Amino acid sequence: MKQVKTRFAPSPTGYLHIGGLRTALYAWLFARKNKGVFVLRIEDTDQNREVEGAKEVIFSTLRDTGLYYDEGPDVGGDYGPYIQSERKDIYKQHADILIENGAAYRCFCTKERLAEQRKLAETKGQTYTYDKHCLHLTQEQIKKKLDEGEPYVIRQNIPADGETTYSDAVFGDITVPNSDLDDNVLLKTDGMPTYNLANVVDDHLMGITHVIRGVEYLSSTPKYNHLYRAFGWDIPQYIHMPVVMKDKQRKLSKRHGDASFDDFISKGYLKEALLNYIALLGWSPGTDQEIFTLEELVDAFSIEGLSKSPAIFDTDKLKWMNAQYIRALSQDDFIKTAMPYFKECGAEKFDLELITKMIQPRLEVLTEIPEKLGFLTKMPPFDREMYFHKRMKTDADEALPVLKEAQALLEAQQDFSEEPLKEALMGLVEQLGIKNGQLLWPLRIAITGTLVTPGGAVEAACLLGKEETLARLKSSIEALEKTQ
RNA sequence: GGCCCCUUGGUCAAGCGGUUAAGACACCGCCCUUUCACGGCGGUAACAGGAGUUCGAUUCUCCUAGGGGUCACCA
Repeated sequence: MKQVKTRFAPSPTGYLHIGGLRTALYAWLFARKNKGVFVLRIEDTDQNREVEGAKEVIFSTLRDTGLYYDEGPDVGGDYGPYIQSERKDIYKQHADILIENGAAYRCFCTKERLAEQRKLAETKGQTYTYDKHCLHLTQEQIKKKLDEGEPYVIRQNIPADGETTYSDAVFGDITVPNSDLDDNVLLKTDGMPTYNLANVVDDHLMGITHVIRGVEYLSSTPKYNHLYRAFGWDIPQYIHMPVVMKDKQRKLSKRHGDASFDDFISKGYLKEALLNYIALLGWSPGTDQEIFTLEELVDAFSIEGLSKSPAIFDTDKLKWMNAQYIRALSQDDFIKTAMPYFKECGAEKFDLELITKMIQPRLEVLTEIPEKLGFLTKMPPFDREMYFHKRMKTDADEALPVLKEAQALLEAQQDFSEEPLKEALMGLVEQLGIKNGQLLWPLRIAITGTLVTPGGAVEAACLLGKEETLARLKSSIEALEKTQ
């Protein structure tokens, strides 16, 4: 049996779409699972869409996510070049072969004529297909036009009658009448191939055994099969992936900033979590396992688990999964990945181990860090209402004397590390005969000025240190007295 | 609109002729608790509709509806 070989063949558009990344992931998984080869090929035959630096985005994203490719533009391989714009001659040669055996023909029709035809079909309510006008040109006519330097394209010559059956690993066998298939352009006036030609030629020449791509190519697959047959080549196994949707009607779009890999990274998602989530969008391992390493995915992957219908991207679930990954980080790794966000709010100067302990289980995305740690560097304005807590049966009036006791205790307290501090405060609770919350709630408010904080009064005091804690406490007590 | 494909809770989904129709997210309770989380326990919620086939359909077939894909010198 031939060695399995898959490929990821994106267009360099400047960013990597989530749907594209998922396709890449599946192609990679399938190759690894079958001890095969994974190829990266850049499809840049549309020169009008050239984007500066776009290839590098693809290289780096694939590298960052661990989707290593065995062959590709920047890693080489025996079947290069792996950039389509560098393979122009190859496509031309193959287009000529097709012309020779009648599977393709030159077309000199102007854009104007084509537009007219299209409009005509439209007014009649018909689906437009090229009328094969140039197929009937005589050799003399063709030679004359060629000699006069008339621009032309090369079109695929699809049989007018009969039907074509093609096969897909997830959708099964599909049969369409040939009359529905258009004589698409294979080679453009500028000498560049269209996808229709390039994907077939490259996939064959590069030895691709399994073509894994989005469903948008499903309906044009019979045309590609005609090409494979015209060349006398084996048809690869097709595996078409359903679309990733934003909601029931709309696809994930670049416009909303919810489609690109980089967008999610900058929104505070971990790449491993994103990849894990994407893997489960439109594919199921058939078990209850949801958290997978890349290695585990390789093991679990199978095309039987692929679904046929579009899947809606669920940010809630992604967040949950991201939280799982954040929590699973070791202390060192967490501090390392969170550092940029610590710096954003000035938290890097504090006890990072304690901060980690407090904040790691409370995060869904990394970008939540600054808001949660804001109290460390700035004390919000005094608000008497904050001291009211119904369940704790405490309010500003109740709090004042308790806080004064706490102040005295903390002034005498030498060790401000977590455990001793907690012991001391709990001792005070017992001594005063009150509930934990009647001391700790107002104390936390008094030194953080924040209704909701990660961790409680003990952690806050510990982080702020004796001096800052007492300063804040003093000012809060004064404010309480003044507003009495 | 033509052609092709798809259809299990709000979402991802298991199921592949006989099940009390899993699980996860979200949501709602309860417990834990110095706030908020984490964690633990529990709950609400689905086979699009209609005909067949069959002793028996979520599972097979057809029709309808809804959704998706595609109809470029874009990929």
